[in-house]
Amino acid sequence: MQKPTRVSSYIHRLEPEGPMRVPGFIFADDELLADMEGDVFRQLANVATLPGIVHGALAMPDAHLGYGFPIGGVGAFDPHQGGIVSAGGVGFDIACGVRTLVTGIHKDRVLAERKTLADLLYQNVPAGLGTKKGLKISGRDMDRMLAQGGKWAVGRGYGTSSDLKKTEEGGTASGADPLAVSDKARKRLDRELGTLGSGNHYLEVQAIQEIFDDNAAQAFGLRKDDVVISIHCGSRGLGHQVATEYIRLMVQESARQKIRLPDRDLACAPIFSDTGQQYLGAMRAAINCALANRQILSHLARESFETVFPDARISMLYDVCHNTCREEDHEFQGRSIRLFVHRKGATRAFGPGHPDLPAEYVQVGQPVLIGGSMGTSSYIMAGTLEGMGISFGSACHGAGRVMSRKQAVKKYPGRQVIDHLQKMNIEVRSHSFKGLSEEAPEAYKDVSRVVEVSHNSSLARKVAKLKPMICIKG
DNA sequence: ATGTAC
Repeated sequence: MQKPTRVSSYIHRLEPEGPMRVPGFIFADDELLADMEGDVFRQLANVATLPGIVHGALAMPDAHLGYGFPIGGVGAFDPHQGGIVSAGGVGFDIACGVRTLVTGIHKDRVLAERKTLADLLYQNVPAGLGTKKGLKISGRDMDRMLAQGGKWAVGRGYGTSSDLKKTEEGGTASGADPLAVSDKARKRLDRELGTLGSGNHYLEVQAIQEIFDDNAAQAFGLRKDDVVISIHCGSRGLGHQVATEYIRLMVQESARQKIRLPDRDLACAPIFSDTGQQYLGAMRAAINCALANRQILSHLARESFETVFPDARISMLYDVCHNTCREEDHEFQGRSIRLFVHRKGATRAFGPGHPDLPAEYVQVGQPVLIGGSMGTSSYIMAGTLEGMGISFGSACHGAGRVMSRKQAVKKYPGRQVIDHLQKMNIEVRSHSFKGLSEEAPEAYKDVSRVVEVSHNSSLARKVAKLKPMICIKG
């Protein structure tokens, strides 16, 4: 296995060898790099062989083993150079992501009411594996939801149109093709829309513990000791089913197109192919499903919060997706080209001046929401101009696992995790002891180190640190 | 991550 060479303290390079078309670039310090040895190096080298890849296969500081592409992997493809789209390169939970809402309420007031608030959120926000407490949706209404995403949810009374302005693409992924989403995928969403799910998904009430960048914090509406709400969830069973079905189709398409795959899990289709176009249409519909889901959950969280604090004015900071392939213009070798950027377990992080940013954020860059593991800090960062050049405007998405779910269940009993969190003054409500075990903080990398490396390598810059107060888990 | 399966 090839070892990367050091470009700088935080950037390492895998030379293109054999079938690799481009280098691999790894954003990490020595300790995070050591975590990636083997699995991530190999997967990155594999991604670098795919047709039409531009510049390099990238690993963010939180990268770890994934299906085909590493989680924390970024790859951009030029459709005019035979570029491909890969369902495994987007991931199973399509458009899983984080949204943060600002409440304007001081942490001491929440501290005094935290048990009441935790109970209310737990009661009002459906969560857990296979929950059937979400919306009934089918037929043409389903089509509209898949076509319009967050906009559909706001039209149904969940939240306000000002929420949409603070969501990527205004809350609606364009180019969605609801017809490319199978009946089976639709059925899996039955009574699941407006539910949190399980695994690493959560709803947290967090206090702003530290501000690193006053200017950006002001633009983002963040004040030290104020409370925010963060929601981490995705497209539920629908996105999972879309991924499953298109991976199968892409295995066949790759063979038809005679694309040499170093790993079957990298199955893909040329962007300019029927399979590629159908997947993109279905994936965008699944993005809309995730955006609608987070919009509904925001509304439920808002209602609960305002029941306890009627004077709260809860507004959107931003909503970022973690698992997507997006069509974007990027400067490359002195000209602007249209690329299809896969971000799998990676966050879009557009720098200052980008035309897609809401007016309030244009000067400071896109809010980049970094979810910590349970009980640990989360961070708010901002996109940078440098990041546009080195990572197609992408950054890390969270801590990243270091231990498998199975190992974690063995090592950390759920009861022990609850006790641990309570000692840290975190009010936790969960539907599953096993889920708590799987998500034990010790099973994850140190999010602060991941954020530090992201900052030092200019992928994004630190704006604020968040400390959890209440955690609702599936 | 996910109706722990074709």
